[in-house]
Amino acid sequence: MANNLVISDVARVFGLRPSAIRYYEQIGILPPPARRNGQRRYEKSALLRLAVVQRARESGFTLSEIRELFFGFRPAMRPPQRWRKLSERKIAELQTRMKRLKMMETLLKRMQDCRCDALDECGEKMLSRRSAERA
Amino acid sequence: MANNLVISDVARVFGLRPSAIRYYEQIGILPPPARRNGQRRYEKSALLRLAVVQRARESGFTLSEIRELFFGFRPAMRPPQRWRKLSERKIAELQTRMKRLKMMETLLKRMQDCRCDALDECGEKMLSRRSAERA
DNA sequence: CTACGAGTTAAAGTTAACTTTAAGTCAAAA
DNA sequence: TTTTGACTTAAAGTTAACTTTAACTCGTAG
Repeated sequence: MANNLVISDVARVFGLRPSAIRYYEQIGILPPPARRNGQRRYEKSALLRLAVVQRARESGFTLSEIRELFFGFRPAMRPPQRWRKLSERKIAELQTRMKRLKMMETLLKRMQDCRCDALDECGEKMLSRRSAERA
Repeated sequence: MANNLVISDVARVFGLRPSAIRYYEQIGILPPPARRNGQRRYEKSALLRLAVVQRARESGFTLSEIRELFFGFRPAMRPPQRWRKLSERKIAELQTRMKRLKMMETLLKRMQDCRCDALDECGEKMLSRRSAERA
């Protein structure tokens, strides 16, 4: 089976550089893989983990948040309660972020329609309509 | 009128430190305000601009993207076409980001329900259901 | 008058997330 | 057998977005 991917393969699959993968290992986000002649050989589990890491990164998690996520999940405070707490918090954060993005989108769209010739004027309008937005 | 806010006031209003505001000025995101005895005095327009900056920051724009936004808007390539192009691009980016956040939210929720005791296993499930997600 | 608090500057320091570099190992091709 | 190309390491460098520091200037309270 394909338990023999070298670092450059993994890097290509995920659009990362090998150095990034070594870095993830170094900071404990990726477990140290087996070696052949001193070279890292990755198997499926590493790819799965990287996939999760990648998605979390894309949605704005920092690497230490991601590490928290992994560690919170693993050492098993009996049932993964710590994990549950953590992910609840992260979900709330995601929802906040989504709201912000939505607001910024509205803001940009509104500015496209406007004929102000200075952005500040535009800002004024937005701020005045802002309360309506929140409700 | 209140054309007399000093830097610490502005900082407090926006939850920033004075140094951050000076920094914004330095990199050209905030115009240099009038001075009294050498001290910066901010008026409404500065607050409006800062409000826009803040919101853009919150939704993940970098400071140089924000500067682009301001500059694209101002020097008026006749009708603000450059601005329009730019903000269209930014809106698309926002939409991508929103999708990613949504996916990560789904991922976290799914992991909460799961009884795997390693995150990697969980990842496996997610990856297999991933195609369904995209469609 | 002098001491205080809040402002000013330029320049150096900080953190995250990597990348780059320098120096070395190793297996396979020429 | 030498060269090549991909790997290895530790350590230094990079970029963004600020913060901190050091040295200085004000106006005002005592």
